[in-house]
Amino acid sequence: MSEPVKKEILQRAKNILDEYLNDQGLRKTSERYAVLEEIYRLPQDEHIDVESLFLKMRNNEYTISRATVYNSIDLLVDCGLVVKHNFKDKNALYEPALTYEHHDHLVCNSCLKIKEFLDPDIENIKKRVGKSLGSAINLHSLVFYGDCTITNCENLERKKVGSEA
Amino acid sequence: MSEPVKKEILQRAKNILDEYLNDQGLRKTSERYAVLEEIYRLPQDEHIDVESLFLKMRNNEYTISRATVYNSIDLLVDCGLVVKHNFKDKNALYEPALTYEHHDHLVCNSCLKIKEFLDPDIENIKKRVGKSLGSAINLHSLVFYGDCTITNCENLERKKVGSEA
DNA sequence: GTTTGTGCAAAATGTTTGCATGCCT
DNA sequence: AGGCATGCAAACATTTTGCACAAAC
Repeated sequence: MSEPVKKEILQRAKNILDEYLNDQGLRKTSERYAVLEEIYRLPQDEHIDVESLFLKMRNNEYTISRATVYNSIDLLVDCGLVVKHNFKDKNALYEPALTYEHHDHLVCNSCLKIKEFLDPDIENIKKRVGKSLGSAINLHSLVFYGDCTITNCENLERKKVGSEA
Repeated sequence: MSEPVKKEILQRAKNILDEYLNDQGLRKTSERYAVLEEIYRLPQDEHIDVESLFLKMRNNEYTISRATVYNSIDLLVDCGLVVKHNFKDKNALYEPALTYEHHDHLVCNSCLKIKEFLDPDIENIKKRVGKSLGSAINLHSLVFYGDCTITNCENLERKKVGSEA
């Protein structure tokens, strides 16, 4: 939340990207770092899609093309610095991977707003299922869909979302 | 697996669709029943995308348009007879909803083969998170990714898959 | 007979690709 | 200097939309 922490995390991300580009023999273009920075500048709980990211950078007087945004984001996902989400009926959404502990998502059926949560018990399920099915599970995706019972959603006319994944 | 069971399930699905169309004042078109039947004819563990479904029906001498397939499938998802999956980087995939109990998926990182599992503890997490975030959670999606520790995967060269959803 | 649902094709949306230019090494 | 990465626009794939006709009520 505080600036210093985010700066520190961004620096760490840049170092990892440096290393990755070196290892892979890829070029250190300013665009790749710019996309990384833009994503790591996102407020907590916020995710961004390619088009928004593209427009945001353009509005910030940064010249970049859509194709490069797509390419750079793919690269950042490949090296583990950015996480890609495929929520139901939405464009791919991205968020920084280093910033927080792994969290899962609750999507509101009505307004589609996304909240994040962390429940340790998922790890127990993981262990149990991994043992039972003979798999070394190293990654999971958990999404809940529900109707707000506290907050009043603005656009309640939105259709209920179906299951995903 | 046995024919009688599948027929019985299809009949049950048709009845539910009947009721739904009545309740909503929608028309009982042959296309809607045909799409339902086609999806319920899928072998266990198999999912189908819109284009394949469209071509399949066309090849079976059934005249239908893409638009109608899209419309009918959406309707079937809305009334809970069909489940829609948005697996990472793939088109939407559909499967019958009545056939089996709700199951979650374990995807092998290497061969991408999918195993199904059911762990009751997910319901506890759901309750806990719903209470804590103020949401009446009615749906979830849980996908694990892991490396087989028992079975030998054939295509081990496949890239590790990222997170989904 | 009305009106909704369908078929078709065109449009919209999201993403990828091809090629000429520019910039990293 | 050489070659990879970029910018741009066209191509592509998937889904949505608009309109005339058909079929359900």
